[in-house]
Order: sequence, then C-alpha cells, then structure tokens
Amino acid sequence: MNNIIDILYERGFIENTTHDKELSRYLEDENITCYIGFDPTASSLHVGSLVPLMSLAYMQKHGYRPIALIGGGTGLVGDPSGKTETRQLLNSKIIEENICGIKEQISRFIDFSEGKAILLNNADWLSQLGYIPFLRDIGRHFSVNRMIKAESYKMRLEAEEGLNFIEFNYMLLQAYDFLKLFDKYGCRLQLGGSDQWGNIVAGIDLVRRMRHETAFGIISPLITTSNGEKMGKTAKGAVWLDPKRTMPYDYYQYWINTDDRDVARFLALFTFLPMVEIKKIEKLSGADLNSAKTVLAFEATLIAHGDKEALKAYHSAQTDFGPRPVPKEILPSSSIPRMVIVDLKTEIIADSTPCTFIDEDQLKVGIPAFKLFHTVGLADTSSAARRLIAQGGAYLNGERLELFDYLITDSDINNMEILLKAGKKRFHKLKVKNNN
RNA sequence: GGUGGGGUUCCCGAGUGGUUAAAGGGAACAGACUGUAAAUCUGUCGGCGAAGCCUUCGGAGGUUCAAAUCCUCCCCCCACCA
Repeated sequence: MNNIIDILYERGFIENTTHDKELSRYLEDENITCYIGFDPTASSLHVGSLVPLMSLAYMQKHGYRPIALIGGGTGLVGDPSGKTETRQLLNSKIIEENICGIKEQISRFIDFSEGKAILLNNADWLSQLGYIPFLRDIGRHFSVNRMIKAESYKMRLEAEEGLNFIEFNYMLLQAYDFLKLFDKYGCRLQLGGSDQWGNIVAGIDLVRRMRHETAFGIISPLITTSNGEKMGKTAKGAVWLDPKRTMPYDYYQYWINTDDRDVARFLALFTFLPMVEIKKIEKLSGADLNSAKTVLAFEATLIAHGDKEALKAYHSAQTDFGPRPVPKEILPSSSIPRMVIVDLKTEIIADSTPCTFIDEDQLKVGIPAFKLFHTVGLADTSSAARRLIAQGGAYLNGERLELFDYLITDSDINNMEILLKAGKKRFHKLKVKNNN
C-alpha cells in the first residue's frame, strides 16, 4: 500500500508539511495518532470543514488513530488566524450547544467505535489553567517578535480592525493542546487548514522545547472553486452539514452544481472513490461530465447524511430535473443506482423535494400566487414574489405564471400535489391534506 | 490619556439641508442562451394586497416647513503620539 502521505498528496489534501522526509518515515510506523481541532463557532460544521474532516477520515482508513479535538476551550477565545475581522466572543452556553451538534457530525466521518478514534474537548484542560502558571510554563517559550511575524497574525496586524490581546493568545492555547495530546496520547501529528500553519508550528516548537521531541504538521490548502470563491458559499449562506440547516436535498444540489473544472478535484477530496476511476473522468468534458457530477453529489450526500438520504436526494433530482442515468463505466465503485427508477411508489417515498402541507379547504378559497410563493419560502418577501412572477420566473405545475395575483385553487391540484418552481432550479411541492 | 480620521441600504463605496429609497461597483435574483456548468447579454434589486403609504444612513435627543446631511450627548472602530 502507498504511504499515506502519497495518498493525501495525490488527492489534493496537502499544501505543505513540516520535515518532509522525517514525516514520511515516521508515517511508515503503524501506531500513529494524529489530530485535528474543530472550534465550535457554530452549531454545525459546514462544507469548509470538509477538507480536514476528510483528511482525518483518510488517516483512519489507513490504520492511524485520529483524535478529533473539539475546541470547547479555544472556542471561548476565538482564532484570529487568517481572519480579517474579530470573531464575536461566544459565551460558554452557546459553545456547549455547538459542541453537541458538531460531535454528531464528526462521527459521520470518523468511526469512534472500539477506540478506533478519540473525541476530546480541550475545555477539559484549558478551562482549568491558572494564568500565572501558564505564563511561566508555556508563555515563556513564545517570542512575541516571532509571533507578530506569523502570516496568520500579519493579516490582522495590517488590517483595519487590528488584533486584540485575547486573540493574540490563541496560538499559545493551540500549541498547548498539541503538547497535551503528545503527553497523553503520544500524538505527534497535527493536521489543519493552511490558516493553521502558524498555530501548528507553534505546537511543534513547544513540544520540541519542552519535551525535546519531534512533532509534525500537515496543512491542507484552502479549497476554492474555479470561480475563485471559497467553498460552500451560496446565496443563502454557508452549506451546513447539519441536515436541519441544509436539507440533504439542498446539500445534494450544492454538489451537483459544481463547476465543470472542479469535478475531478472535488471527487478526489470529498469522496472515497479510488483515484484510478477519478483520473478517467478527468478526460471527460462538456455535458459528459454531468454524470460524474451526479456521482459526486450522491457520494458527498452519502457520506454526510447516509445512504437513505442520498438516494432520496438522487431520486428527487431525477423527478424535478429529469432523469440523468449514470453509465456503468463512470466511477464504477460508486453505489449510485445505475438505472432510472420508474417505480412510482419508490419515487413518492424517496422524494425529498422541499415541501409544505396545505389544507384542501384553504385551496378551495384560493391563495394569490405571490402570497403562496412567499409563504412557501420561494421568495423572501411578498414584494420579491411579485417581482419574481412579473419577471416570468414563477411556474405552477410547470406552466409559467403570468399574473402575480393569479388565484391558486384546488383546480390546480395534480396527484394530490401542486408543484411550484422559482427560476430554473428551485422547486417546492405543496402536498394537499384532506381534512375529511 | 492626547490628536486626527471614521461608522451609509447584503458587501465595498459616493453623498454634507429639499429634485435622495439614497450615485457607482460587487454579490444576489429573474429572463435569453445552455448541460441543474461556465461565460455573455438584458432586466430587477428596503417593506406593504395598485395609486399611495411606511421604515432606513452607529444610538438617543434637538434645530428646521424639510435632515444621511446642521447642533448636543453617548457608543464603537482606525491611525499617529504617549
């Protein structure tokens, strides 16, 4: 089997490492523990955290023991690395809530059963620290001269907003984490995004100074789309891993809208499909890439939300946008269905198109179209709904609406449903509830 | 602590008494073209069931027929000095 380093390089996970040769040698050993930290700055991780999460998953797949470290302590401080603005200071209650959500999501990517991985919270040791002892034991190993030269702080030192003292301390805390994990778990390897370079190196230095031992770091590149945007940014904000925040249907749609130029790269990063197969689709271009996108969307949804949700999202996409069969020879390792499902029953069960239930009585009275588009969430305000309809972007059961106040009634019911569409790709189903 | 410069609609940024729901750009949305891609072109882009009305320019007061624009106090940010 290849060295894990080679695998991570090939898939695009590595931007830089410390001590290349020694690291490579070190990783030939079996019993290696590595860690990544996740700060609970929101109640859910989002697509931006996927790269570290996937790299940790790959480490585990190759027999290493990963530690997922939740930053319950560091989250109270706020990492300024690579940020142009000060983070809002979160209180511990919010942090606690956030931790709950994040733990669950991490376990979708990492298998914590039977001690195969470790989940820790740095609040367990950071919140007990005494200021003076910390300064004396840890703080004295840090040179402010050096710290202010760190790229991660530089941005902030040069930016309008400046850097306040609490944030400046962040690096010491993360370095201390590394030391702690080295002492307790023999963990010598930390992974992270490229913005973490400074923090990781600080930890490595601390281990060397205090324990006279070598520790290593690997950083992943910041993944941007070919459009030059950060990943996971949409009109509605971040694409979350929490299905309550971003429905699996939307998650799937996010991936299927991947830019042509990004498909192969994203398959390598965000799925577990073998590279040999991914290399083959690199040759595809134009519309032929679409089936590869379908697989990408399916696999990404599968990892984050499970096979049931992935299938549902896949089927919904077929019913909403039309069938898009994936040929056998495209990424054969994927478990995506290769046949178009025609079974109506399956379709109904499998549908996860956004939907709302509505009373039949309400429809008997009728609802003006713009109002309905607004309440259903296809337009933010009713003015926006009017605009949408006026511009010809609203569809009722596939037909373009001409009048903003067209009265939608029970005569528009089709198969106990009414299908609304805003623009080319935002669907919403009204399912009719019969009160009798 | 001192001095100077700032806080404008999602973001950047113009605007220093009325013609300003507020230039310009970006983002976003819709249409055309397409492959649920990209690029391009066109249109929209505070809210409200039309005219019209209501809310908005860091916050609170005030002057005025009229304020984002003038005055007072407060909050926050930045730069330089200490």
